[in-house]
Amino acid sequence: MTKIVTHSSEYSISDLCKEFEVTPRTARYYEDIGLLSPSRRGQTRVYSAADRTRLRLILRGKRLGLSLEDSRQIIDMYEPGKSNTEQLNSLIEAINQQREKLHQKLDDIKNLLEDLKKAETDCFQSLTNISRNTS
Amino acid sequence: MTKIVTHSSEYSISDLCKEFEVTPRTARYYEDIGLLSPSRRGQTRVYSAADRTRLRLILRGKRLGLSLEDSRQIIDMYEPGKSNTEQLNSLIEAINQQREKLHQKLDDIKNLLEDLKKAETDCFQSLTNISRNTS
DNA sequence: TATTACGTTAACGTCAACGTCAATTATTCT
DNA sequence: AGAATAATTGACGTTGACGTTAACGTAATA
Repeated sequence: MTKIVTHSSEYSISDLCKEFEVTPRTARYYEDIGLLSPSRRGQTRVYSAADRTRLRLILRGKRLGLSLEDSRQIIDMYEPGKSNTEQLNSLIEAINQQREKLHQKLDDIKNLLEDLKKAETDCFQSLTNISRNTS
Repeated sequence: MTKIVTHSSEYSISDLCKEFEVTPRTARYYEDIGLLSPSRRGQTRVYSAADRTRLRLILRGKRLGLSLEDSRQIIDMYEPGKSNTEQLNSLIEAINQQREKLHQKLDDIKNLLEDLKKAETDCFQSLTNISRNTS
């Protein structure tokens, strides 16, 4: 583990990867496509708290079935950066689109949870039937 | 559109695909991997209401970022089929695993919605600032 | 009857998101 | 200093989920 002159909150690649259970390959890949941009101490990558946050957001996105491009879009929402009126408006539109997608997902999840409940009930039903027959 | 002697609720591949906005390739692929099994009239596939339901479930799964394998597992929950005690118990376990995943997703979505709300607020803030400066 | 329109199988192609070497270069530990 | 550990950059491989093209059969229609 490349020792880092830990100015409070800097992470080596292996630190970060262990924490989030991803491989270095993944972290480097995210850097390749511009989702992370750690600084360097010589050749070696040094991840900041901000990088850590971004990775957290990316992984949350993955759990939700978002593509990395979706996550990129969402992450960009956190840093309005140099934004003129036009950019801000399209950003707001993007936000609302994402919001709509999420509400669809919420519906889907609710329905699926209902289905699972029913399936479980049926299982228990079958189990008690079996125990009745074999007793 | 291959005419089907529509015994009430049978669908041609193009009917089904139009309804769900997928390509025939997709339907055939799902059949290849055993997610659908339409009957045949000669060579031609004939989809039943059950097939239609299964496809709906698959697509809902996709929206939630489930893999086709996850969806297969979930769909199997609807047909306990020839089930002994052991099978039923492992089914119940699978149900609970999926349930846990879904609750994780619910949390993720809630957080993301919160984030979006904040981002939107910031956008509006920036916009009113701009209009103040240019007035 | 000939032209569409729709259906089929088979096989290769593609794209995202990494996995898996290999060869090389720091860093850390003893 | 020397061994062990960790990091780096290529570059090719893999997997899931289809897209695409070819080559062909069948069925409705003008």
